[in-house]
Amino acid sequence: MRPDDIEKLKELNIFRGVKKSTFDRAIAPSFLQSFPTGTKLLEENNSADFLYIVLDGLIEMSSSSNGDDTVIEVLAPVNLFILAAVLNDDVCLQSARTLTAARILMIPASLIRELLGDDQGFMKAVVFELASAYRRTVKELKNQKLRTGVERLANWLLKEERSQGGQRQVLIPYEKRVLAAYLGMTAENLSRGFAALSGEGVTMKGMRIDIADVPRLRDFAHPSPLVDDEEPSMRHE
Amino acid sequence: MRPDDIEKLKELNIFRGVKKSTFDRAIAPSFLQSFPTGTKLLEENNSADFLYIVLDGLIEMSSSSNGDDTVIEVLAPVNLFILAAVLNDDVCLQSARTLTAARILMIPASLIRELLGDDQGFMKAVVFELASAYRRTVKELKNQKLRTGVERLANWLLKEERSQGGQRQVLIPYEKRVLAAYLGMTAENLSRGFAALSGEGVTMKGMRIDIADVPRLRDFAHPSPLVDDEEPSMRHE
DNA sequence: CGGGAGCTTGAGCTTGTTCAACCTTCGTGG
DNA sequence: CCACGAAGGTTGAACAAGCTCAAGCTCCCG
Repeated sequence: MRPDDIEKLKELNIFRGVKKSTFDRAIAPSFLQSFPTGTKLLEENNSADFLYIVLDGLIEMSSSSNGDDTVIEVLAPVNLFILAAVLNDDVCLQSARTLTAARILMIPASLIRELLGDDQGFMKAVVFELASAYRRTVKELKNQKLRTGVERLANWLLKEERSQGGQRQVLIPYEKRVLAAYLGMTAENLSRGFAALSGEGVTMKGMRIDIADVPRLRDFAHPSPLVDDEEPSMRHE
Repeated sequence: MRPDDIEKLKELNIFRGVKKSTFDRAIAPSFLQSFPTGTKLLEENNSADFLYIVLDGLIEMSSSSNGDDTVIEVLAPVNLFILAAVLNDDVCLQSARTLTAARILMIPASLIRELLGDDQGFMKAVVFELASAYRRTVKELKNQKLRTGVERLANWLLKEERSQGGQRQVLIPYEKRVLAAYLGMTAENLSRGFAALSGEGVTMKGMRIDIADVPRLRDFAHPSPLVDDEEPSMRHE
């Protein structure tokens, strides 16, 4: 493990305020693995044997039910996944797949549960991680139930524009079909969504989106801190 | 507070395995209040000053965004709400309103945060409560993204039939418009949904639904443990 | 240069919403 | 005790949003 990996890990909520010994115990027996694009890391309904931490690359969390499938979330570094399943010692509700080449730290689930009892600081960090994951998901549920497809797209663009540096442009970091599934629409409908937003000063060339007038798009999208995630998914790039 | 209230409280995940002193400290300074039907308990975007525990009655958790609004969840006894906001010392993401007369225990938020540090058993109980709340919400998100309105209705009927005793009938416990908003559809569309399910042996008279053939409805609905909540919302009636 | 994957476009259809009218139920006041 | 009004629920018709299928386009990569 590289020294800057250690630094990255320490940025995680889950390791904030934990004892050094806990941190060392957590990473000692863990696997740091590199995966190529498109690797299936987890299948929903399987048991959660590891806690996964994304150090590099993008991970798609998805789900399917009788034929249809959808993307629940796309994770950028540094983030973790299937913490709740690990704690409950239960099956995963989501599948995971790499969208780019990725480096991932895998910590044995039993170790996580063990450390929980040994370090109160760690447990407290887990409480806050879970509480914010819960709130993030409630917001996503509101996003889906209260907005149309085009509105979700507009708000996604605003969030990405901000997290990509506020240069009035967005580079879509993965396939548009993945974005479509995340936004709860078909790939076709996403295309039409972009076309519809051209009326609000949004232009697209390939994977690059330009937003001529951010306040105008904001006026269309009605973003709200009670629906949109505060922190962008790409915190550390 | 009545003795059977104490018993009810001890059924809560959040008080499982906590020290007796923690339990006593939690309920000593707390308010047990009765509210009539339709009382607004919380407004979204306000700070979370108390943890709420439902001892009797039904509570609607809802949310609105530019004009439109929706129901996120309906809580039956014994359940708690806005735990995540209390822990993060953040604003509520949801409004709360009584759907029936209700008795509610209100524990000061600062006390909850204090007890978290004092009793490791309590913190562990909070971890599991948050983990299952998170998983419940992910399932609800999948329910919304992967199913049509009629499918959500059919699966809701199956879940209620089971939790109401498996007598092949369901009594809708609140206004149909509330159910419609919870299921993510309009009241009109819910009516049409019931009409559509008459083809699957579902008949409605007022608030009472009869399900002639449960396996047949199940065959239509395709329920799944990865989407539908394991434990029914009305655990203790 | 050719092939393939991803993306876009169009047409037709399904699903869901809106708006308005009507129906039922229930509580209230004359 | 009946009449009335209000609120919840249902129904119908028109409309909007979203999906499917099929064809065509673009771009990348061999």
